[in-house]
Amino acid sequence: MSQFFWPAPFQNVKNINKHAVLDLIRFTPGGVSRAELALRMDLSRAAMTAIVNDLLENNVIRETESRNKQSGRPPIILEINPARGFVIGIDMGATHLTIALTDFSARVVDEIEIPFDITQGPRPCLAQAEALLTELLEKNDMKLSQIMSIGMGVPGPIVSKEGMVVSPPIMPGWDGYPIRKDMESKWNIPVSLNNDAELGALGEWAYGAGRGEEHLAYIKVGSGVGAGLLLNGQIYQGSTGSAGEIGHLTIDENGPLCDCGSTGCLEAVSGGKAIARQAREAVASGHRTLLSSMGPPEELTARDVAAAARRGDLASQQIIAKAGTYLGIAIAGMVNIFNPRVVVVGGGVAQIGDLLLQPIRDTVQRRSLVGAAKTVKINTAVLRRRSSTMGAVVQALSIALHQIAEKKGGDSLP
Amino acid sequence: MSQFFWPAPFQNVKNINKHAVLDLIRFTPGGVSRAELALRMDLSRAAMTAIVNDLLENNVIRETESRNKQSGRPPIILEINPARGFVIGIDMGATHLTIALTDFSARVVDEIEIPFDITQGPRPCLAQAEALLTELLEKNDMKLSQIMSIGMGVPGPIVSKEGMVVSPPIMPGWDGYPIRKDMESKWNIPVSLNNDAELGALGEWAYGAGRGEEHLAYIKVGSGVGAGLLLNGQIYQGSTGSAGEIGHLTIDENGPLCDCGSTGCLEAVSGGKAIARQAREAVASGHRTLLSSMGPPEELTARDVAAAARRGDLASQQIIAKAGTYLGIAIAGMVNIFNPRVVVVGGGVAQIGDLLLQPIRDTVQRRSLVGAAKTVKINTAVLRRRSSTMGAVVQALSIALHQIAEKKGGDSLP
DNA sequence: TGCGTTTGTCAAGTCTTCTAACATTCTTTT
DNA sequence: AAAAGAATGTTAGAAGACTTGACAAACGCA
Repeated sequence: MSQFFWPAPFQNVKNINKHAVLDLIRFTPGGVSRAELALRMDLSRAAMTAIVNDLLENNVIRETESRNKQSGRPPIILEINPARGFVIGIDMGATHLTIALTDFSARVVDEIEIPFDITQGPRPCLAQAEALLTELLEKNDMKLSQIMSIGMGVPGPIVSKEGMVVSPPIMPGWDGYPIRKDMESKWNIPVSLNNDAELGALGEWAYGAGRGEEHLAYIKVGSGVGAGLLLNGQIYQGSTGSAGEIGHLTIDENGPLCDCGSTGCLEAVSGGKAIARQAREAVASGHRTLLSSMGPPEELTARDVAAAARRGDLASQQIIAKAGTYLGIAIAGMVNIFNPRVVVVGGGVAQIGDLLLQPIRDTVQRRSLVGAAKTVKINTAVLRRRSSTMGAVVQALSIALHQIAEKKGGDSLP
Repeated sequence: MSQFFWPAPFQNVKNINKHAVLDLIRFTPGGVSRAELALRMDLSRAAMTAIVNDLLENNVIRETESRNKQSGRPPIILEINPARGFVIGIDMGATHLTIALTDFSARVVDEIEIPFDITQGPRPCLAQAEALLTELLEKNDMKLSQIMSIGMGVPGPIVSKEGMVVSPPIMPGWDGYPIRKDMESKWNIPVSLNNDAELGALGEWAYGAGRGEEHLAYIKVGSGVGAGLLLNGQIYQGSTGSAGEIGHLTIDENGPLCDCGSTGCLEAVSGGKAIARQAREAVASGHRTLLSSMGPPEELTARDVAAAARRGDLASQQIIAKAGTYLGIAIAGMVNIFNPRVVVVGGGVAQIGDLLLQPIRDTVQRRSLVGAAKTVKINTAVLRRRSSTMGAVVQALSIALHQIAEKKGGDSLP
């Protein structure tokens, strides 16, 4: 059935088909032929030949060996030309900073991660990112001029158009700081700035657990909790960029105090920080638990709790199950409202695996509508800790590839 | 900034610009000139002349008197040609059935509403709708052949593509019934089927309190409670059509039993049925209340409670305030997750006005994130009881107008 | 080797849009 | 009142994108 309803201001983009073809090639694993592209886009094969030749002249895609089919002339498979250039993906978390260098087919060439503190404010943090990027480039014998674009994620609500965060709950000093403009003028490369959970959703959609899904929610459970939404295959930011900010939903009015000043926030009962706090409390309460033997209580982390739980420690298992149940309540609400086909749970704490996931699934089944709950799949992130970083890479590649494809007449760099 | 990211299967539509122009004309109050259309769509004035002439030849739009501006040649204003035809909008609620007849500019020619019971099942209900439609046409001296299309809303999760409801909580017997196919073959007119809350959102977006907003949530508080979402100017249905089904979110685990079998559902504490139940309980408890003097308790309705509350009855005001507070909790969750610019509260119970709206606003302010809560506007539906009906009309017109515009070479019917 | 099948390309024609000039119709200025 | 200024709408020619229909290319299978 054709679509009859167009929303208000129509966005006219030049060469819209060329860019659509480029994205189909990007996101089809194993590549596609001209004939299949023509079929999927409802264009003639002749038109597709013209479009593809244009992309080939720009060296942004390449032909690979023919693939055998049942009968007929074997198709020539098209794929992104990996050697055409490099991009950078940065995941700036609350407590860690990850930078990845990839080629044009999003294959990771190298990656560095360091501990980090986002509360230092924009200037020191961005300087640290610059230093780490320089280190990564030197280590790989590369110059900044070889990088075509940069994608970055930060743990706060973003208005992408502006390239800055707006009233973030956990990024003191960053409100209104022109992050993107700052980076672009310092590095002289186009930069895309997004929320880290949104990028997690994008990363898992492109290369992970939600590949090609139309509607996808990504829940990032790190030291805090956030969600990213991909609706109709596009990042959904809401009207002020704070869509998916579920970390401070009130889950239990009588729950513990949250950093944000409120009580019983999801983040205060299910985040990594909250899990670590409960571990300390368990040790302090004198119950018999493996956690007591895992070093000084004030240094216990969510990772320790996960390890103890896997070794059968009951107290740890209870802490994790409780966190999962609370997450399940929030996710059930999202499933009811927004009815995605897939919910991907990622972030550091999600690496715990089924011990966390099972209580989430149970709670969602119990509290969601039959229809929505029956079809939703709840999975751990396939890209593990790299979801957001890869999402940043996707955004960086979006800039780089389409910028090159826009140019008329073949460019060099073979 | 241009858009770099296209989702998977690109939908190619013929004459995309022509249809976009048509929609811009439709949804611009007071009409637009060729020059302004060219500006808004980033096309040349020459191209716009060609497109507009095409639409004029089909009689789907018309020119009106020039409008004076500061200086220069006055523009020729274009608008939908109201006399080009008629459409029907049907709002099939749980307890009422409304049918509206409008011209092509969505002006209501006539309208009938009758009490109704959707639990009778598809065959009797659809027969009743047919009878009412026939009555409406006869009353206005019209034949079915003069109707170009029909839009209909029903209170259950819809998969528009299929034209049927899937596992609806309150429409027993309708699951999987081919509603649209049935109507189309019976009436021989194209039919669009949607959820009633979605249509409420669409109606308020097109002609009401959310005119032109990019992101809009519509909360329908009738005998039950539902929500419709308009994201990026498009109805969002989710993967199985049950997006926005908030009526059975658990709000208060210790709350009253709901028809659905669960306890403490939003609908069971805030819907019109729930308000009426609380009124009966208030009378039964022997408290002094105006409600005692409003006829037999078992016939009290939400409308009676509203009337009593407006006359200063404390018990009634408390019932309404409580319903508003619970609605506020659910809406706060939606605001946090979706971050819309406008939330429109409609449906029968919403006609109570500020007595209901103020507790909603207070609760949302208290429980939402600073950023999202600061910018969200919460308003009563401007179209009052007609939101969904007008949304159905919008859908019907989408079919009719674009079908006519698609044709090549002028059609008659002046 | 020939046939069926599918892929990719070419040439001619159609359709859409752009540029650049021009006509139109108003207000403002002289 | 006439001229200048300003914005709208139209026309003609050219550029581009896409389609159709034919054809060449490259495989499996008989």
